[in-house]
Amino acid sequence: MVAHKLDPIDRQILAELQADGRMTNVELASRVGISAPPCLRRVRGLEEQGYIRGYHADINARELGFEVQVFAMVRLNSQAEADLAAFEARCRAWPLVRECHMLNGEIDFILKCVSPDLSTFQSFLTEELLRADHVANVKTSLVIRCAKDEPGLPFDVLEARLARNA
Amino acid sequence: MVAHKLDPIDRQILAELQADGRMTNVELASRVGISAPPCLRRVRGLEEQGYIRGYHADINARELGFEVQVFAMVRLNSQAEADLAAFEARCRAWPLVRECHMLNGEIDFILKCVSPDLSTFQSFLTEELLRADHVANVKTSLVIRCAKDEPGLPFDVLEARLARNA
DNA sequence: TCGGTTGCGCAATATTATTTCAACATTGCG
DNA sequence: CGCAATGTTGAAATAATATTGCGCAACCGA
Repeated sequence: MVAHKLDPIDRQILAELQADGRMTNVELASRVGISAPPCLRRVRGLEEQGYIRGYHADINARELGFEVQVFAMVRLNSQAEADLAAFEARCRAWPLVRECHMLNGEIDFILKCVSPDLSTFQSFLTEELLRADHVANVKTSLVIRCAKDEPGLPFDVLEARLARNA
Repeated sequence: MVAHKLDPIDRQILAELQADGRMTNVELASRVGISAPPCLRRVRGLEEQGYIRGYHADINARELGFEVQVFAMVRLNSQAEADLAAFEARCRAWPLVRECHMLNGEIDFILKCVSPDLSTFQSFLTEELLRADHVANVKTSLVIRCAKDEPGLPFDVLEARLARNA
């Protein structure tokens, strides 16, 4: 467990900004029970220390025209670090790939991809992904529907754990 | 393709707020080339029409004490809609499960989970997930490292596509 | 051409962010 | 204990921003 330099107010700030990243500092301060100036200083500190990576609008992909989401399970025929890193670099350059995680077990990587339509994804799959160096095998699964997609972390779990360790 | 009611300025607003959700309206207006009041009206409109679902701080899970991320591939022994829906409801209630997507193919669901440590996840796996109704099979993969995790959508792909269809 | 509609920007006002500063904790140590 | 050193707080003042109201121009369909 990470040595926490965060007090309960900091954690509450993180939880509130995770739930509503555009909340005004005044509103935030009143919710966490301190005045605006120290609240703003804490937020700046959390940003600088890297607890807060950034703030993003959560945009409705389907409404915007990204009708297809796909998970791609990728196996490489080499697990040499240079080859793994090269594949990751390719993923970072592909706009349709939004996430790329290296996994343990049979599968080397899982990619979350978006696409305006199926044919665009098929082109990407056959012309880019399957042709990338050391790609041995790709299994793709279309997302039929999304039951849950909660950005962020369960702060209640964190608090429960900290209480237990106290 | 969705019939777009969005003009280029709207799309640029979405792209900017996706990149920085805490940008001031004044800054946003100057970037998209209109004055502040109409810019704010557009943002409100995009929120009300559901293009913007919300704004969230992106928080560093590892720093905060969530050291474990896991993808769980779940198969059920029934694909009746009632059973699928019941499983989705369970997922929504589990705080460690942050995402739950129904897939086509062999796997019925993929879950993205976070946990403070491995033992917490193991408990969740054996006592909750594996015991849930109609769960036939669960394959889990630990995330070793994350090469890319870009919240949101590739607006450049969207613009290219709109240009092609114009 | 003519209403009706839409979206713009200006200007005024209400809120909010940010800085400054003095007072109040908290910590470490003699 | 008690006293520096350090860090954190909140009130007040100021700068910046959000929000509203309104008049104007462009566009559109009869």
